[in-house]
Amino acid sequence: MNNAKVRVRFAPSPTGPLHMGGVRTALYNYLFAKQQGGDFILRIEDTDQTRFVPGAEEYIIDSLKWCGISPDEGQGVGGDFGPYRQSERKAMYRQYAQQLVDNGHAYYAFDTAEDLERVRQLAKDAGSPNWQYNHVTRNSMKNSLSLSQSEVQKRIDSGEPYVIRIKLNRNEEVKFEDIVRGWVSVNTNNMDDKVLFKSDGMPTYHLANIVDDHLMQISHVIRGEEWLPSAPLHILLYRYLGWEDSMPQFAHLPLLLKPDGNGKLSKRDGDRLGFPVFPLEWHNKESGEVFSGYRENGYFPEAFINMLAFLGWNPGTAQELFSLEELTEAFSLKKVNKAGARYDHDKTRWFNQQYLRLKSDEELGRLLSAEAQKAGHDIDQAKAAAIAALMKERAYFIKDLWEDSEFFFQAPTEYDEKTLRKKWNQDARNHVSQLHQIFEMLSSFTPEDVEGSFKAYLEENGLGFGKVGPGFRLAVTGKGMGPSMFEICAILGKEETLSRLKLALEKLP
RNA sequence: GGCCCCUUCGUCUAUCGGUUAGGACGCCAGGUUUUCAUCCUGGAAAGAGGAGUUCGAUUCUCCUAGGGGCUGCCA
Repeated sequence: MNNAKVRVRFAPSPTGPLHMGGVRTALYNYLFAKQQGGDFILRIEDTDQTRFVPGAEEYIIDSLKWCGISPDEGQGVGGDFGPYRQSERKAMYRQYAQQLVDNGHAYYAFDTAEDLERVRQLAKDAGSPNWQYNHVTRNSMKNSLSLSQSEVQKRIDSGEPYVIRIKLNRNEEVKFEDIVRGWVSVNTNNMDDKVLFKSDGMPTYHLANIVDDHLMQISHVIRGEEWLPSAPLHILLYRYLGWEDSMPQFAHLPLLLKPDGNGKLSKRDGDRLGFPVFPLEWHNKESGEVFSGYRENGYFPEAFINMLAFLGWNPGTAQELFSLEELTEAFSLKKVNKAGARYDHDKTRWFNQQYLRLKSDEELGRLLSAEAQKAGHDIDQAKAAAIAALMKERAYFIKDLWEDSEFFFQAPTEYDEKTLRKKWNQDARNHVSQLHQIFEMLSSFTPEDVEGSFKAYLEENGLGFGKVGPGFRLAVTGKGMGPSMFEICAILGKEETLSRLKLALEKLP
């Protein structure tokens, strides 16, 4: 597999929404593929029919699309190696399991789920929590190694359900070189005879992923660390199937950890700690539960992707802001860290703030006016862009931009209580009243005009900014803080500014 | 319990044997700002512990501890 084209796959199971750890795996696959001029393939691993969740596959496709890491080939896209849903490839797997049986690398096993449950429990009661179906125990189980050939045939002919298990040699060292971890070695004595083919006629993940990766000519398997323990099993399968020469290279990624406490990030952590763990909002139809999504929480996909890229990888330079194209160029599996990365929500917010600032005033204006429209306000684009320009420094999200600038769209209906209490008094009333008169005489209402006349007023009366400013702001915006009042007044216009000063004099004590 | 993987500031991380151990987020202080935010400057903050190799270890090896993953006819 040295000179072959790079082909990588992201192979989620449609058992629910794809969480951010899965998205990161997809991202690293995508980045690697694009950088190497290869293909990024989406394969749906739905071999467990009991865990199928309606809508999950669509969710996966939509999520990748939102992130901008759409597959070149695979489910929802098509390609020459389909079908890309394992349930639709069902007929292909049987022959490979059979091949393994014929070669003596696998065997039939007739033990029922209850049988297995019983021996496991027995072992546990005897103080060994780790019963394995392996070279020492398999002779006492019901399988084609312990039973006579005629007995086996009889059971099969009578339609008795069976599984096919891999037959591991005892005391064999299985080694492979992982791109991120280096050499990893496991002895078969510590592995068990995993089921390859289930009694329902479907392969398990272990068989299916090897067969499909081989058939789809996958060059690199980039997946989460939770797969590391079964990688040796997969190596053996390639070997026993005769595919070792074209075996893909492996890269096991560090896990995403909970921000607090221990363990890997799970779907419950989000609501518990107040951040989304899913890219898109997900509605659980059975329970009615809703899991929040980054998209719905106002995150830009660029920020989300950038944040994810840095959880487990970094370019080794001081640059932190990377577009998808830049990530593609800079990414390297060799620079992926080995240790799990704890998710940091503050950093995610920071990334979003950075991306918000990177956007042009025009674009922010468009996004802002879309928010305003939802609230029933129409506004022209030039004005929206001007407002965005003035307000963007203090926003992390578009919704901040909207909430902070709502006063541009309508006169205050209420006034900041604290400022009212501390800064509004008879003097303030007089100043606002005076400002009304002064502004009324202005023929031009640019920020400079407003500032000039305001400062002239201060000077004539020997006043400091702090004496007049807060009351002025309160009267016009209803708030105790914000950007330059002169800019605000200019955007509002003379008429609106005067009307608000007047309104305040009427409404405030 | 067994097996495998991992271990630098609170968090994400840089360092490919010799550095005042660097950056970012967050935090704190000061400055700019009428205010808030931004911005600028500064600060606190780390090599889990113990052996060994070496002239010299954060870096290499081993042990211990801690963390994580796996241990299903789930993926």
